Amino acid sequence: MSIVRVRFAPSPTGHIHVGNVRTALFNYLFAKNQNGTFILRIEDTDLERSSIENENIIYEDLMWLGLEWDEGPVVGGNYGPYKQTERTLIYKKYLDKLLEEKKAYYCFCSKEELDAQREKNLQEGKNPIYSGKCKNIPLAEARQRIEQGEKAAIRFNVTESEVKVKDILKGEIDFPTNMFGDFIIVRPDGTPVYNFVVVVDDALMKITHVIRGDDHLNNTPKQILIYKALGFELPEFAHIPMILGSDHSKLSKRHGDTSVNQFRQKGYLPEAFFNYLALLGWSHPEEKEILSRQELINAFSLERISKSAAVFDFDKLNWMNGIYIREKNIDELYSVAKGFIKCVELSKYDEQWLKNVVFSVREKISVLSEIDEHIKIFFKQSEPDDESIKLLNLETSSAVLERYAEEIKKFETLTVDDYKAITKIVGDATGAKGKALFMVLRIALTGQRTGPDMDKIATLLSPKTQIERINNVLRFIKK
RNA sequence: GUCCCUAUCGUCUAGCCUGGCCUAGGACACCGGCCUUUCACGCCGGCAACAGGGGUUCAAAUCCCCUUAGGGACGCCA
Repeated sequence: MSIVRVRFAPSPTGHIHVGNVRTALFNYLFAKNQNGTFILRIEDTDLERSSIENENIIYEDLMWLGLEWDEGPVVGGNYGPYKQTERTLIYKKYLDKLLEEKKAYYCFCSKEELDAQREKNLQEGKNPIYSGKCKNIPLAEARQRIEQGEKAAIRFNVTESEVKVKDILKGEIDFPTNMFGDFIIVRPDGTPVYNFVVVVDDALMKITHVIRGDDHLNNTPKQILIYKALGFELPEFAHIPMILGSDHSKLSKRHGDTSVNQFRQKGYLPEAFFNYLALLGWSHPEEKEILSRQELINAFSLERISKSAAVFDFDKLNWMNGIYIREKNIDELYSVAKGFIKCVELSKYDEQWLKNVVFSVREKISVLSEIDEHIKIFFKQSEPDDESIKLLNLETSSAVLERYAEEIKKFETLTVDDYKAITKIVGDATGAKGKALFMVLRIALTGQRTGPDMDKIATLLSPKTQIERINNVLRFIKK
């Protein structure tokens, strides 16, 4: 029994996309479920788009979600280095081997030439594949030309006509190789391309299962060819379906937030995001939905990953995030929420009071960033809208407000019981009930028709403040 | 255009491999009701799907074929 080793191999070209992070998540869950090793590798061979800043962003995003890697940059490991730009010598060794064995060859064709050829093929309805022009240039001659300053790419010499891919999710698939022809494995500037390095790295890092998005399915035959040419043992492949936007096209910016840090900034809880993502394309054997990290790890299996693409459902994510928010106790909630409070300066207020305020609106929000608009009523009375004004103009309204103000005057603070007793008295005295009583009080005290429970508002706001607000409203009504 | 993948409620999905228990189950959203003498939360209920056509079979959402639709790939990106 070989120990499971899987990897997540992002290229540091920007923020991690939800599709990619879900791939990372599945790799992580599989590794942990199997007691295996989860490896992070940075695929930075595209020098133009890769950067150190982006690497750090990747680390941060993964850490936020708790996808800690057992081997990789920062933490190290026995199969490093874990950044491809630091592995060039390794690649060179295998490249030379291929070249010597005529399994690859130098290609001197210019980009313009190839583009033209591709154009022509396409127009003639043929597959845009390489003609094989440089295939027979002897290696010695090619090396000489390069020595003299010529630039050459290296192409893989495809000799088989068909490649079989065995995939855990999709089964056995046959690919005709005339789809791609002799593909490039090294650019003229000497940097090896993805399809080559991924094979060398996965093989050398002893990756047992390659779990990745199914947009890579078409690359797999090329990679298998390289595995074989180099004499490496094949890993198992599992190509997981894509994540789509609401219009069923590949999820992109126009569908809303798509990068991990955007979700983080909006106030999604990592455990909720983790849970939601796990259920996007995978299902629990008992169809449970709210699952902790450990439950997810315990229940995970590649077999239960669905084969079809999934639409990212923001509504369901919101619902789930709301559940996680409501599960937090008052201290936990405050510690995750305080960073999202922008409407006031926290240091000016008593912390326990702030905690109570935040806790009082927890049913109202599905993401933490919504907290501001819900707690602002505790700091400032807002202007009533037309509908509210109608309610304030009810016959009983001013009597309700006057009586309520009168009753709370003698209190330093109100308890829930005080509040209940007082509203009972006010109701009895004025004949107002239901909306005429509670909605009117709510509007007078906050300016709004929705908000936290009335008893929360009444106990959290000092009677002095409440009276001030009521007087403001009373003056407004009498005008 | 060529190749590859996929196809159950609007969405995420269970069921499919190992046909009968499926008058197709759950969740989100939506709509009703209840609970709070208010808004939510919560609870209860409702709406809503096997893409189409052929087979195979006593029996098909489940197995086979075709069509259609969607997605992906066809890079000196990963």
